[in-house]
Amino acid sequence: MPTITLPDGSKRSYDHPVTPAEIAADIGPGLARAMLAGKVNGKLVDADFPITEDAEVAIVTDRDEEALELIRHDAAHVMAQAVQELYPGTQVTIGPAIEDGFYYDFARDEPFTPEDLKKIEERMREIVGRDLPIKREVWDREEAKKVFADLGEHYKVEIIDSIPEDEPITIYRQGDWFDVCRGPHLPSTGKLPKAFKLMKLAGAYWRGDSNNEMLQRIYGTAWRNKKELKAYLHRLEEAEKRDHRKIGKALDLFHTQEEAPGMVFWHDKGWRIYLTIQDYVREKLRQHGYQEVHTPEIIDRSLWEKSGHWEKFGDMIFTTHSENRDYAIKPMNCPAHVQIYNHGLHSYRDLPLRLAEFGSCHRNEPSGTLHGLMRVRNFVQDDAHIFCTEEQILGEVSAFIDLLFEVYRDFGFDEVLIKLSTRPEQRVGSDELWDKAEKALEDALNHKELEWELQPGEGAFYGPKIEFSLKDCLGRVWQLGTIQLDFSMPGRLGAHYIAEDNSKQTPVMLHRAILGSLERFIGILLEHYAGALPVWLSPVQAVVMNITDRQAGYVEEVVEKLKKQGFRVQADLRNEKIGFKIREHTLQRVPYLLVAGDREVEQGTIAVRTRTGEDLGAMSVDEFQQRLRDDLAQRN
RNA sequence: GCCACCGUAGCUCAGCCGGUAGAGCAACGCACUCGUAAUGCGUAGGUCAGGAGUUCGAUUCUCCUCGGUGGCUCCA
Repeated sequence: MPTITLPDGSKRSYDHPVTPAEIAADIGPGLARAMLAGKVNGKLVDADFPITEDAEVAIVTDRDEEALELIRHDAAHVMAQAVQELYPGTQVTIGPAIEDGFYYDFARDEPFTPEDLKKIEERMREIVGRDLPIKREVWDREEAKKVFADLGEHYKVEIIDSIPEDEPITIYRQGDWFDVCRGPHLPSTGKLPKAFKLMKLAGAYWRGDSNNEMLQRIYGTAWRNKKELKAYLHRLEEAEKRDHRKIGKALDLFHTQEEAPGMVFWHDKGWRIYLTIQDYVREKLRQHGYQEVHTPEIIDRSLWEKSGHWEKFGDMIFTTHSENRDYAIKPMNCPAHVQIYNHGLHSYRDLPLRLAEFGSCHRNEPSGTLHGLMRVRNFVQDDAHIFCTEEQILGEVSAFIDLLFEVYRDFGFDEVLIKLSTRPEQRVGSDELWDKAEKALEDALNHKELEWELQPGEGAFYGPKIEFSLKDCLGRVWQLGTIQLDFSMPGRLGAHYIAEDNSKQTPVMLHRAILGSLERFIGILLEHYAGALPVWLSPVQAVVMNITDRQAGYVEEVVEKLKKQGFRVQADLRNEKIGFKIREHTLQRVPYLLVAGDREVEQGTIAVRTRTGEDLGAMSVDEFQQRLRDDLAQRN
């Protein structure tokens, strides 16, 4: 005899088991029609889910955010039905709701084409129009396997096998079509808003394992109404406009070409950004007790064999050969830094020893993974290795996190994703050491009241790590900073120090980077600011332009004066209309546009306009310099 | 690396069923000396990614290679 508590606090009692659909009907026919699903004690359920005990119940309609997940999952089912109707013999596998949409993976010999997507989408609308009731059924496990095996749905059989024994095998049926699914679902296909769109085709390995066969994945997006869909598509378009590859081309920052895949040709303006960032980090490191070093880019393979990289990452290492010796183009800096550490004998008093390098690394990344500046084959890490004692780990990690956030803040990033990866199955080092190390990382994060996600088992074989990531304009997550503990390499490469008790000890090594790769970081920066970098990072901070030839001399004087103060300023003396010049430099995202006409020459001023179109009026060059200095002091 | 798609002038793109290419912007020249997001006119510019095949004839069709894009896998 359930008593139902509704979200507004009101209660209804029933003398029989009741479903959310019945409750909705009791409240009003409008609500019953709008109903998409029910929510019982905070859990989404089907509209006809039987409620036998007292519960808090809510009726989910398309006004609720949670409806999105249902809609997307249903869209995936409707798509699968459409595909199987149109392309008999296609096997279905899995199709979940994801952020902004859904996908379904299919097994079919013939590839789908972009034209197929249009047909499938059309058929989906037709299936929605049929308004097929969606019904949940519980099947016997063996019977279910037999039914799907007879249909030739081998992947479904595998899925049923992977469902834990104590869980029922639930089938959702819509018309003739049915699928193994945990649910919940909408009451009928007609409830699926026609605000979906199939977006793209992709390959995906069965169960995400590259040893398995490749399936065909169709991605779609689905929303509660057409307005939301339109807004989403618009958002995508806007995001594409700030793609760092487009900006890099438009602002003449860098390019890549066939002859050097995955490597960057930096142009003057891009390189100025690069150097500005490097100078900034260099100064930060100096303030935080790091030594800056520089190591060879080509090192004999024997060192990489000793460090273990040759064996583990051999196919990713570029090599070269000279006078009967094999060399590796360095894929990372750590072994080289250990060589510097090993040069001379260290006392415990020398620790922690922090060695930093803007280390150029080459890695032969698989061709399919390259992506603009975000994933390249030659990149420079703002790398450093800290050699310390076990007792110093917490302090060093903690100081590093402070430094990292200081830097991110200066660049204008507040939203950082943090992940802590702990011991994997295969690892070196004692459990006590791992306990201590993992706790040090965890304590450091918690102490700063940071939100983080645990990734159990995802650590490197040589130690646990924390990763700091940012999102690009399309929501893709890219790792920037990291701090990793290493219990392996110092020992392998013979690093040690003399402890207080005169014994020989192996130091702990911390690998750490703040920006990760300068290339990737610049990519993220460009997208974050849509190319309009803060003044301190702008390759050109101001352009001074004349209106007619009469002011050319004056403009050059102003430019010289600003340049002498260290500002990055250019003159534009072309015989073009002022509107044309303004437009061009605005599109080039130059922060300040300075105009000198006869009036300004006479008064010894310049008219200042910002790239956002704001008119700051006429001011003296000194006043303008002060403004620039204020901008630089604030950084972002 | 795997799956799909793409590669045409410096850039952004057009080019239906095979008949050796076109626009806008940029560049260059001339005129204009102008007050805050595009002055006008003219000129020049392409081995249609590369290679092979089919064909009387290939930018177009087929195959291979390279590169790029979107995913998947990977990322010390």
